[in-house]
Amino acid sequence: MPGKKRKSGGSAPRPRAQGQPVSLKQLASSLGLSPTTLSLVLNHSEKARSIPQETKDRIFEAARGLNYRPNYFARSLRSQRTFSVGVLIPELSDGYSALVLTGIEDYLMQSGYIYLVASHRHKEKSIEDYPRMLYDRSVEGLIAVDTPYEQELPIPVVTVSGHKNRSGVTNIILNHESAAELGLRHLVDLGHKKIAFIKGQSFSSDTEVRWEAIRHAAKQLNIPTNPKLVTQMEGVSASPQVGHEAARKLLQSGEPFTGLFAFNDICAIGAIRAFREAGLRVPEDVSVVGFDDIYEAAYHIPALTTIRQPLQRMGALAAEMLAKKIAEPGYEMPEFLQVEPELIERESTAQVNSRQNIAARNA
Amino acid sequence: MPGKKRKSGGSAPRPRAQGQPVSLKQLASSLGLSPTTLSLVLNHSEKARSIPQETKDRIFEAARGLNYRPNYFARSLRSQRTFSVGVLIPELSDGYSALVLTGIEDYLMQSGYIYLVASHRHKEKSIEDYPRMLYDRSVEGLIAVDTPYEQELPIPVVTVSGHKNRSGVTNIILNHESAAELGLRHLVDLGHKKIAFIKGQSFSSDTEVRWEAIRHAAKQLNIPTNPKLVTQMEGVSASPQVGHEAARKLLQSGEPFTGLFAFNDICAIGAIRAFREAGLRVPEDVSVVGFDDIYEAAYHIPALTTIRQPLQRMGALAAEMLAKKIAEPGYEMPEFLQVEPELIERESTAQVNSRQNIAARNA
DNA sequence: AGTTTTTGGTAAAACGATTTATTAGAGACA
DNA sequence: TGTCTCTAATAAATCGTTTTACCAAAAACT
Repeated sequence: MPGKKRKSGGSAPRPRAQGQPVSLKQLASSLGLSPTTLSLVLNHSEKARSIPQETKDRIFEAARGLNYRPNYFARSLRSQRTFSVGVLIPELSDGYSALVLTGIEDYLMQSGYIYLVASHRHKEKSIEDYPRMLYDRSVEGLIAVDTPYEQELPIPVVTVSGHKNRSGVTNIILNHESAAELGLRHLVDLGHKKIAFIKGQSFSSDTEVRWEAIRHAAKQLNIPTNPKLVTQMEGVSASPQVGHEAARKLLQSGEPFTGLFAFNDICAIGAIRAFREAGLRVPEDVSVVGFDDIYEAAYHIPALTTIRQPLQRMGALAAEMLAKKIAEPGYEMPEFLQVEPELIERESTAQVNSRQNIAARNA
Repeated sequence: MPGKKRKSGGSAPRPRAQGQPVSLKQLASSLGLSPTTLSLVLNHSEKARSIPQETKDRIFEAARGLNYRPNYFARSLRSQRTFSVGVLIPELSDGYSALVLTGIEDYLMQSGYIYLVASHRHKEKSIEDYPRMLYDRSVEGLIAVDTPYEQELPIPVVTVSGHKNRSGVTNIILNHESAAELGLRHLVDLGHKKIAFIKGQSFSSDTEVRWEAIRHAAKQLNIPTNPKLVTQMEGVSASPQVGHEAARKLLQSGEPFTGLFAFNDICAIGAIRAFREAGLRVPEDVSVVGFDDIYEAAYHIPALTTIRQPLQRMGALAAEMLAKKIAEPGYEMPEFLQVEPELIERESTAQVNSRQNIAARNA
């Protein structure tokens, strides 16, 4: 039979349906070699030392020719490695999560991992179930972004803004002390004395820590934190709506103020709108400091003065920690890894002037 | 041996390391049954009909008690189903992708699928490689969001705003004709005659289709599309920067205009800033219509008048199509699935007044 | 010439499920 | 009594890899 490839002995694997990728066994049989040999060669195993280069070349060539792709699931099953990690976030479509996720992706992709995302949107049940679901999908580790992680799973976990002091889980956190001081000092330097605050929603892990840091910084700077000028965002939405409502409550209190330190940029944007609706201009009548520096911040009108969190870096850092821990299970991850904030001065803050208190009171 | 469970014959599986989940084999041996029986019962197979309820109960109880979790990879290997799909997007942190992704997630999660995301950020190489990478991870289908899909893979594919007429891939698209008319007619109704346009970047799939639709609508409405008033966004960034630059070019042309139809909301935000820097107020001096209605749109100042795409729904629709095709390979997906746009009137557009042409010319 | 080492591989046992036969005993039926 | 069906299971093959254990022939060494 000229031109026809000689099949080696043994039972030939049955051919696959069209379109189905070729298996190692088929590839081996097409070469008259055993799957073992191919596996050793294709994985550049130490044990393929004795195989002559010529044979190796044949193998590689055939693999390329028949477009051989190892089946990930089979490989994972055998090697007990999946090269995938799970990521838990509150919401896909908010600037915060997206930036952290981008950082995570950057690091993971280049390290050969893939990631499974699940966004819980603050639903109790999802927060509880999703980690398990991801674990059932054999992720080798978990990153929880701004999400209270309460599960006890036998895989390494890194949180971004987690703040829980769980043994074995690493927290990537911002230096909130420094962030609070940066924001407040900026306002104080501009002459503001009556400063209002909008705290984060109660479910956000950063809320309490940040508020404590602000109180502390305020004490240092001799600025009162007047309870009438402190309000909290309520509701699950990721839209500026919640900041808008919080700011309206502030205005309704009747208590005058010239500066606002908002929990995040989205909140600041909502607040600015509320002020505008009340006839107050930003920054002429009230100065607003945001938080996070999501990328809309620079393009809002007015562009937000804000405390930048290096969100993308925090994501990358989380991924790096996790990858390290996965690769080397003995590695002792630090309990906390702190990154530094940065004040970004833009247009939403300005020097106080004498008429401002009145303007605010009139609102 | 009272109180001690009798082990059935055969080699007992070796116990696992602490923390490792229990396997079906172990569970079976702990019950003195075979893995086969457990598998049939746990999967509610038709063939477990003859197993008495009492035995079934014992099995379920033991499974719960030992917290048995089937290994997804093993199961996938055998059943050739992975219940995962890949999603290709340009960028995680832009409102468009995020909303579509949210819709996709909504549908998939509830159908028991998980998804792997890869964002290519318009890099040629990533656009080429990632589909293959996802396929190698055994995804059962692919959703490509605003991404030119050129690969030829043996799995079903759905694109969102793909526009390529590839056999076998379904396109979820907006009715651009209607969208263009909605936007233009709104401006015309407000008295605008000199209207500028910012086209999308050349890599965006919507760019050409939308532009054609706009030209067509303009003809219908007797509005000229003056080449001097048509510009295109350039550059890969997802920030309003690119819109900002495009708008500046428009201003530098010296050609007067009173309205702008921007390619998307991000672009509109950048453009509004450019106008403001040139001393032009929106909407008093120039009216701006955005596109997409990302959630920042409502909170920008001024709030954007925009053409809403039902992005979340488009994502859900894509997921639904894909899931259907996966479940039933014979199902003939439609080539195109069109959704309808909606005009959202907010603050960035207003009636023309007599002084406007001059204002624009002065810029 | 006899022993050891190297060369070039292969067979078979995992990994953890699912699925297809197969089977032993009990009842039903003729 | 013999055959047939039903019950309650199990053994073994399979998915596609990796890995361990083994082997025959050739080469090198004593």
